[in-house]
Amino acid sequence: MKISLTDREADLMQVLWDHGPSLVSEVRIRLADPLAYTTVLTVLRILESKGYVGHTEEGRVHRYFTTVEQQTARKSALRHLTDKLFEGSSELLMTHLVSDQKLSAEQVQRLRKILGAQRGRSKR
Amino acid sequence: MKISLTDREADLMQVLWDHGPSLVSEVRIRLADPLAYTTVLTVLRILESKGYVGHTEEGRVHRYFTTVEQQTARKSALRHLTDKLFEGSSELLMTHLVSDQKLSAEQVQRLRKILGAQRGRSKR
DNA sequence: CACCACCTACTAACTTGTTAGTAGACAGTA
DNA sequence: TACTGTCTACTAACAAGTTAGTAGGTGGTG
Repeated sequence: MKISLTDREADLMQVLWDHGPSLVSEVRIRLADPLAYTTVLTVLRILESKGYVGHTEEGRVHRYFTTVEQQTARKSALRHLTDKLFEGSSELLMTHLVSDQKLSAEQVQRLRKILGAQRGRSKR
Repeated sequence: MKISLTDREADLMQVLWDHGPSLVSEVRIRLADPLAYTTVLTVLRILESKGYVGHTEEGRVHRYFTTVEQQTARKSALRHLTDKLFEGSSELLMTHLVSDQKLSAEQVQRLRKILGAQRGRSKR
């Protein structure tokens, strides 16, 4: 499944992933940027039209919830970035990240553990 | 330095990074998607206005070249993705990638080597 | 009951991204 | 010299993204 979120959409999705089904007002107060109530509502409706969220009606309010997994969105975004800027190579991307002084010794440790467990399956 | 490229802009930048300073027509034929000559020119001019490319005049033609490193663009895009969808954590992103059956055994091998060399410096 | 607060629906305005057409300059060729 | 092809500059048109205002409904409170 291919998911593509704009920056703002990603902000809202994050809130929904983090806090579960929420009312517009709840999403709104969780956002880092101060947006008008109607702005939040508009973006939620766009997300719904794209099929990334749904909503239930509770009396007169709507409770929005995600219909796609965060995992899926991450995979999709990663795939897109890999294709656009890393010649489609996940390895290249990882190499870039690893050799970019972005990781602490502890993180490197943990990653080596993960790599140890991960023997590799497909060749993507 | 923060660089943000749209999808199409990334396509053109890729051509310039791969083939060096090029004429509009040269960029055009290198693109996977068939675009009108003027379309390519327009995007190049946008890239120039954003400061990502420059051009020299050779007689009546313009030769475009990148003014930012591919490395820089990659880092910037990675940072952005990390912030938007991976809680700002490079490690989380890497973990996702590693445990996602996207890498072959040989790739895992190579990455372990890189991790071996990389002892970790900052804690980003 | 009247008012206030809050909710959704609809509309709108502006920006950016994407694509391409038209116009006009110019160089080479028949 | 007239034509053809190629080049840049300018303009345009539409889609998508972003933000928010207005209208109209409803539930609770004084």
